[in-house]
Amino acid sequence: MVPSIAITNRSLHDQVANRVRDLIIDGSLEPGSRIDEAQLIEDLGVSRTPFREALRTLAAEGLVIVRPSKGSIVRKLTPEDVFSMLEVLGQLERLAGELVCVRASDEEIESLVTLHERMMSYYDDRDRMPYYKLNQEFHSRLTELSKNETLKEMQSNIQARLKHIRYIGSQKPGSWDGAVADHEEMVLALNDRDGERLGEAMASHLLKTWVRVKDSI
Amino acid sequence: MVPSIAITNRSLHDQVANRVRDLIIDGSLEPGSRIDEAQLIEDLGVSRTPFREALRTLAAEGLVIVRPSKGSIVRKLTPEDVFSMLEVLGQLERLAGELVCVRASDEEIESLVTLHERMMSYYDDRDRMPYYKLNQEFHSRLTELSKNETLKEMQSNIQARLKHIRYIGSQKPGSWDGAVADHEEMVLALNDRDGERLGEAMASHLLKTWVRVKDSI
DNA sequence: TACCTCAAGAGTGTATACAAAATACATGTA
DNA sequence: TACATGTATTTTGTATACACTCTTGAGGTA
Repeated sequence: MVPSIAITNRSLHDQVANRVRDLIIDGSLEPGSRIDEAQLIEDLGVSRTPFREALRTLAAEGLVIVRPSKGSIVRKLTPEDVFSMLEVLGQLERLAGELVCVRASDEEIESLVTLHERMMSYYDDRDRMPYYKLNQEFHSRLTELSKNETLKEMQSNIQARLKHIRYIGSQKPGSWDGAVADHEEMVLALNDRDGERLGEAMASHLLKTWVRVKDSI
Repeated sequence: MVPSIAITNRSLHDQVANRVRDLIIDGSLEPGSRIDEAQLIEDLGVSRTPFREALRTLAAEGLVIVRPSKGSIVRKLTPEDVFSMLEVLGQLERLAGELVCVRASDEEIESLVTLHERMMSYYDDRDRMPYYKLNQEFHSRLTELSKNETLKEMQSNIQARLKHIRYIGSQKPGSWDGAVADHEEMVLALNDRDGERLGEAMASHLLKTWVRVKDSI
């Protein structure tokens, strides 16, 4: 009933998977590096069984590569990987944009606009980290409001795979202005419930993201 | 070097995951039913460790649901699940259609057309099962030729999730003619390398698939 | 009868032990 | 020195044992 109890009730497997996911995203585990099982189970204080189950989960999610009898490594994305992910993510969010204009309530659309405005105030302050976090949330929430569970799931998965490099990218100066302009366009389309325009804005935003992140790979 | 050796070299985990996947697709394991760990490890002749790792993989793929301390069940798709999957699959294959027209070689396009013609000959004979298999292969191969690995991966995943109900659906009479007409349109667009038209045909084909399969759920 | 309570059994989660494979390294040879 | 070979060490894969949690159902109570 109390959330914290629900969390501690989750299986060790899930907790381990989440912990390792975080280590990958923040770069504690470097892309391409071997995952030292002995070291990590020591750090996390669990035995090999739940740890290895967690690795299988992460492998299915595409964050880790398990090489039979040769250990696991953190997946290192090639530029081609990243491009293909952004291309697909763009297409998924295009659909999300179209659907959200049809399926979301006025209140839900309003909540997205509010989110956008909070982002903009961080932009005005040039406060990158909270902007980065709200940006992720905006895309997640918009996809959620498309009311398509599968779409949400696929979008989350790709976002998770890209999180590390976008996290890196968000720390150094880039063409931030362009991204903000894209978002302004999205909100205009959203207010008009113009699905086609919003979808187009989402897709082209993610294609431009490629230009912004490709140098940090 | 020899493929069969590579296969036997795969970890038990992978073999188990593949076996169970097949059992789910052909319906030996009924959707919604509990997965009897003891029974299955007996049948497959493995111990619990690799079996449970396989379950985690299948869970991440969305074929199985693991309920902590309460055992695993074969995921049973609701009509909403299926609709959302077809909506996303349609959008993914729309992209595949657009890309294949740009990125595939003449030979590759030709191979798709050949595949289509083989399908048609099974259609003429009203031979459902081989038609069904070639149909899956056509969509898989077309997506593969879009030369986007992520797109291929996501398409395969959704296709796997839907495989069981489409397998069921393929066994009973339906509006087969409509599906064939859709495919004829795809091949016309493909021959013209008209990406937009092909993409549109793919997407609308999968939306119509919803109408065809929704009663078998 | 309807509803608790609390064993007993079954099933699930985790740790550990052992087996098999890969890697690292030392030794010998050309 | 460069390379091959065999052995020690480390790491990975799998089986099993034990602990814990759920489910079931018998017995008791209102």
